[in-house]
Amino acid sequence: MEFVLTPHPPIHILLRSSPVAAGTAESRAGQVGLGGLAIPRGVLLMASQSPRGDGPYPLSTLRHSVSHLMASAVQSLFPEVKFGFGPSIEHGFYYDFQLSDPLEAKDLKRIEKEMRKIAKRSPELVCAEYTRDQAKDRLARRGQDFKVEAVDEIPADERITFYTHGDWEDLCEGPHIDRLDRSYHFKLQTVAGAYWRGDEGRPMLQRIYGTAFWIKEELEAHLAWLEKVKEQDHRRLGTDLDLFSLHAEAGAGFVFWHPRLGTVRREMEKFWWEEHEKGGYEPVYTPHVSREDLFAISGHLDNYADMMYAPMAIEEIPYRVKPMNCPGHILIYKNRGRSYRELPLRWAELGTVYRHERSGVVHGMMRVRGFTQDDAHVFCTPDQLADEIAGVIELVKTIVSAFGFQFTAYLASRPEEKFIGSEESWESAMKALSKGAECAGLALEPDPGGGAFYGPKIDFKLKDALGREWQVSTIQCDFNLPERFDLNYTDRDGQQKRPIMVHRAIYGSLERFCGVLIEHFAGRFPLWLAPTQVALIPIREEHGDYARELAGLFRRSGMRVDCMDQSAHMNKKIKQAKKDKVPYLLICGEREVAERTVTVATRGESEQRTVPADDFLAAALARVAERALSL
RNA sequence: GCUGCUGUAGCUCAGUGGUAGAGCACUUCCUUGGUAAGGAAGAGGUCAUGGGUUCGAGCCCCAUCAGCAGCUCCA
Repeated sequence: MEFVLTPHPPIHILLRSSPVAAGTAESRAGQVGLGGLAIPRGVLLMASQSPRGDGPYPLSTLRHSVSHLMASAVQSLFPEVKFGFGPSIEHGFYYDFQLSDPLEAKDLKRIEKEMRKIAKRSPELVCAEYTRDQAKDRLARRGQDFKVEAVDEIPADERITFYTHGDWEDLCEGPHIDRLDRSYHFKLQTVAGAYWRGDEGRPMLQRIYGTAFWIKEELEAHLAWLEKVKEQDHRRLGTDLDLFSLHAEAGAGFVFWHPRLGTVRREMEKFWWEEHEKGGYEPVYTPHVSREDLFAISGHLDNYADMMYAPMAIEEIPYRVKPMNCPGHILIYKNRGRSYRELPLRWAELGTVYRHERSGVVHGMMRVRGFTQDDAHVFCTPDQLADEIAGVIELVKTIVSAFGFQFTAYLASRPEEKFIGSEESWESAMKALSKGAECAGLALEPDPGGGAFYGPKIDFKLKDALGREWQVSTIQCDFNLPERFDLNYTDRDGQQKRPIMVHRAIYGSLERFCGVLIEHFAGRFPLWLAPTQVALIPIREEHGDYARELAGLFRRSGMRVDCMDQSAHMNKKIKQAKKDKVPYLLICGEREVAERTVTVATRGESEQRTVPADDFLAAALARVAERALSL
């Protein structure tokens, strides 16, 4: 298996005074080292055998304490500051501040300097308990409005504690390290805006992110990792490898697929259709533009008008660009009467949809305004529902794991506000999803309130190079659209009954999945996906005929070949082919011509081997046929 | 949408109010080469766009567009 994601460097979890004694190294690390947050993909966690085991507290405690240190430094530099929250997070910590002036990069340097100054005085971190009124009084006297509000939200049965060092005091439940001059290493990283309490309607504070480690080398390794991961960013690779582009002239959030990525996508689609045909799906195609009424019936207009592109009037009738494919599939279903004998119907479409995402959220290929869903709808009877869901889960597993991905699955329940349909229908849909997952042996994380407005769903998420999660696959149970569109089938007993719809996507969006894929492979696509699979490199011009002959043979066999027969130095050709991350470079010189062989330089390997050209071709074709991930 | 930052050649970036720069990539010529930079010459930019200040703007101000980090949101 080739190198995939750049793994996060090892972190020594220091457990000496850890309150948690039992469990595996990994679970302990998850609890005490990373604050109970998800362990990022590729992070290797080890119990402590640190050569400098002088850190008697978990990293999350250290980082939380360093966030206090930072806040006290900000207070001493900007006395008018008001404080928000300042927790430890997955890779570090942050603290939110309200200040009259924006913080800049150079302020971070000043703050770091002040932090070292304060730590040098060796202040102890002292905990004190207060009553609710005392606490509010202490905070109100210092004008800490946000903190006063925070006191109000502490449940009645919880202790209210403050942590103090020097002249700094903060409402905080702890725990903390004992003294701030302990040996550790920190760095302030970025400043960004964040709403107070995560609420768009409330003031925006300035958030400083930073990180801290007990061991200097680990801090350095972490920072080096962040740099390294940038090279895997799909936007960077998209430019370097000539995969895709975005254009101000076209508008934000619209992806232009270049030929090389077009090739990758076509292979993804081929694979997808193969698996869907095996799974009993049939292709459908629906228009990109429909009368607005269609989306009024579906409820999209009520719930998502602000994210739909504005109507266009054609002969005075308003039309909309489709934000979803389901109403189109429903029209096909409704086109004639349906019998129970036909169900389940599984209809699939690579349907391109347009949604006006808010300007701040578009991100490379991951979050865009026009994208192709690998959409399908299953129309089935209530009896068939759990089996259908289990079947979709199996298909998700087959397709997603073919790319070497591991996913996390979430069960998303009814949203608190925007939803349609009865409570009973939501409940039975939740049950069907749980049951389907159980049949397929899929573990589900809860996602309360995360459902679609028309029904609950199972979402599958993948991580990008930085460990940020992106939703790809989704399975959505829908009792509501069949109701709204008055869908029916004639059952065995002659009665008209309501079918259930399952909406599902596996890649989710071709754009997003491909973006995650680029990062996952760091641009080194497996053979079956690689835009160029083989580069033929003749050593001298006189070997060009042989290279061209092989190129023709390989192409006729279905391989994607770059025959580099220009009159350039072979060093240059090799450099070019390696830059393009071509899986196999085939060198053709005097010996190879004479023996009808090729010398194969495999991507990621230093060893080369000389093999008969026909043998190489047969082996490569076999690897493509099995969609192997390794070369 | 919000807060902050950014926008100079295909890419990476210099350029603090007075004639637009470098490296790599590209083109041509020379080099006929056995595994990641052979040599020379050349071409390439309304300094994101639109206003403003100024004798003069890549540089200062305003707006718009786009990008980046984060927050919020994501059928």
